[in-house]
Amino acid sequence: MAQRGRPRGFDRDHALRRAMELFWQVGYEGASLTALTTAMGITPPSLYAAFGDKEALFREAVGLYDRTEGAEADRALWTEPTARGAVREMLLANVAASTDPHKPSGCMIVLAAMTGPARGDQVRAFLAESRRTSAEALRRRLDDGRRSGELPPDTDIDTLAGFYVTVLHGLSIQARDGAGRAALAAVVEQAMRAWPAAGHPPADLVRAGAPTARAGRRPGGPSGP
Amino acid sequence: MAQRGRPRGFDRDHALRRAMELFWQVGYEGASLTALTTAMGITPPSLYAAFGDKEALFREAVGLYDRTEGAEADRALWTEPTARGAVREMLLANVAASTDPHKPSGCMIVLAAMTGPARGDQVRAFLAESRRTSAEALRRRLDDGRRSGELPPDTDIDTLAGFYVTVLHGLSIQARDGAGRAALAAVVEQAMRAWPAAGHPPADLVRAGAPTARAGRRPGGPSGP
DNA sequence: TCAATTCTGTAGTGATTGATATATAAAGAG
DNA sequence: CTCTTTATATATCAATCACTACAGAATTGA
Repeated sequence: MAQRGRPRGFDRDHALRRAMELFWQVGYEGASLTALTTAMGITPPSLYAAFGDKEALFREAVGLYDRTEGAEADRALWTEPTARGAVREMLLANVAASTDPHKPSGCMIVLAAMTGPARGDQVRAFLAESRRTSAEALRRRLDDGRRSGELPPDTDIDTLAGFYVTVLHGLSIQARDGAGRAALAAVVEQAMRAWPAAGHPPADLVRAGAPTARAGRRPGGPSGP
Repeated sequence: MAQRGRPRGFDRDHALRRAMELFWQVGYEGASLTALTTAMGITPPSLYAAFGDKEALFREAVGLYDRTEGAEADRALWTEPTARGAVREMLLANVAASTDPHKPSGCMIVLAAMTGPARGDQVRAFLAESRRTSAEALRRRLDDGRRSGELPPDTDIDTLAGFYVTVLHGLSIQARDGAGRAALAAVVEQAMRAWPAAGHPPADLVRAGAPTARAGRRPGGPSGP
């Protein structure tokens, strides 16, 4: 049967990518329907038929952002052999994604909707939840490091995770304020100097390819900022 | 002569404070004239007669924020005897101002206008300039510490300043996401563990009340986030 | 070909935006 | 008192907001 009526006259994925770039640049409230339809090269009825409404389009754009710009940071968190290396590479991947000269600077999840009128509550909560999820992923990676012996058993995992999430989010502000890739990479290296003094890392685990047995089982989850 | 015509029927300072709190909570674009006039307890013509327009009101609100919420952080930067103590107290003062249960969370300078439509360019540039100024103040304080011998002569001041400004800005995101005062204070202590290994601090200078001879001459400057 | 279905462009919807015209009220100056 | 000056409240302005009614166009199934 295939599709019945008149076929869509535009590339949905391409249009979604344009919408993502606009939301990334000017935020959710800052992207008007006029600006969106112009950027996407379609008319309002086409947008609503294909995506629902502005909020649904935004959520799809965030999903695309996660799968593209945020993928590398998420991957680094669970492929690096050590927790320290995972955090470092995650932060550096975020810097790389936040300082591409051909794309908006900073992380969309952090910048697109921090404040706004009461009617945008759900959108802000959606992004906040995405940030919370990636913060929890970071915390779990650190906890793996603690249990593997890389971090001392008495390490305050919540505080350490909170610190690196704070740096992660701060990097987006710095990037939007014009900081370059080299400068922010140096900031990441500086942040790694706050890493706790070595615990008793079992050399076999630290040098193993996977941080713990659980690593391979959690490939997904919103990558976040 | 005094004032000629009908006297103003409201307290201008009080109204400005209400406007500041609303801008702080929902941002520049998020605060509609209706919401502003309701919060300030005045009508639109009174607002425009007293403050000019929305953008001028916002700039005055930012000035009030600097003089009140940001004052303690700015003061700490130039009264603490050591650069390390100055940075630490500045960050802790920011945490305190960002986690008052009776006020909006996070720093207004960071949160009120990170993204938005093209027409808000000047407002965002105004806040970005405020952030740049406070970042430069932090850099100068670190440079003082380097020249006093507290920090090693080869310390990368720009990177160290960039790191602590990144933490400073990240704290506002964390606070707006619901992080509490104790958690963020612990994050600050964690950030201080990235402080460079001691240089050759001349004990007389480190214990002196002022960081350097220049300290007393720069009391002001926008306090920033 | 004809009917059914889906998409597209034009042109608009009511609601809300920041900002004001107008008339009146309240003060000092003379 | 009158005149001038400034502030206030009502009622609105044009522009923009997210969104959609409508009719025509383009496809499939019969």
